[in-house]
Amino acid sequence: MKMKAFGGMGARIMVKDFNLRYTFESAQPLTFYADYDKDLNSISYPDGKRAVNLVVEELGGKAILNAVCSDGSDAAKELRRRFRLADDMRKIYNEIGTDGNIKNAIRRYDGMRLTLNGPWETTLCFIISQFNNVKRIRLITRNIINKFGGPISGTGVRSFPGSETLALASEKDIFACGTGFRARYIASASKFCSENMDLKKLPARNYEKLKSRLMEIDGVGEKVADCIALMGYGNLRAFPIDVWVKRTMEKLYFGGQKRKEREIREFALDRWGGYAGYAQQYLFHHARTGGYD
DNA sequence: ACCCAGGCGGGCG
DNA sequence: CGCCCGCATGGG
Repeated sequence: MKMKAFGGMGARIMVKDFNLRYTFESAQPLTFYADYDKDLNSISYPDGKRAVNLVVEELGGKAILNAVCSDGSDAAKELRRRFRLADDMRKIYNEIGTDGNIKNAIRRYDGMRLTLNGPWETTLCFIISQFNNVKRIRLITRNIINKFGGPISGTGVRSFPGSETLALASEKDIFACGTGFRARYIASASKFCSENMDLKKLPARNYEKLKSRLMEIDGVGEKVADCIALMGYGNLRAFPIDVWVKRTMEKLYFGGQKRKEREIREFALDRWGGYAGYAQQYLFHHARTGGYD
């Protein structure tokens, strides 16, 4: 629908193991700030100053991705980065498919991808996520974009406000977006990330160091830092433990007994190693959609 | 009405 | 350290 408005040369690439709907519904940052058209199997989203439109045709186990960037830049490159197309999903499924529990999730959501998002977008989305539910996270994120983002001409997409933009906003205006008690964190994190920390320069490959740096940000604790490491920096070792994952791990791997997050994290890293982040996303989404009830 | 949601920071022992 | 509590808000 918006393909025409975007104009310019697009990319058309064929990939295996790709399902846009599963990816979109699995509650990753992209899915909080993108528009999704279920009928067209298409999404539009902001990426910095440009907008991206993607239409996916799925046929016979393969998907054809048709994408356009509003500024005419390389759409294929954007897709490879954003949807981690270089990841060998068959290999990953083989590595994390250690038992029937997770194999069920893989079978059910075959083709669900981890996305790679901007570090700041990821940080803001997951600060919003704390003590919250997916529907409302989406609502609040949309409110912030509508209030503080700007139009990207000719696309119908609005940009995601940077930390420097939100740093100039009043806490009251941030609160008015429905952020509740998180308004203080968002105001503080915005100032910190625009003045005292360059998210783009953090050590993405060093999991421990990256995480401890991220936790210097107000409103970012263990869980949110893991989410940012995973979906904002592509650190696949990160294993975020939210209420769903905790419950599910205890149920499936600890005989229903309560465990400390530290123990669960060690178990996960030992079991799924460098792909623990993928295991987490499949467990999370399958659990949240009732697959382990 | 009550309970829960992709938790975190602060305070107390 | 570990544990416990309050927290804005909307939907089930």
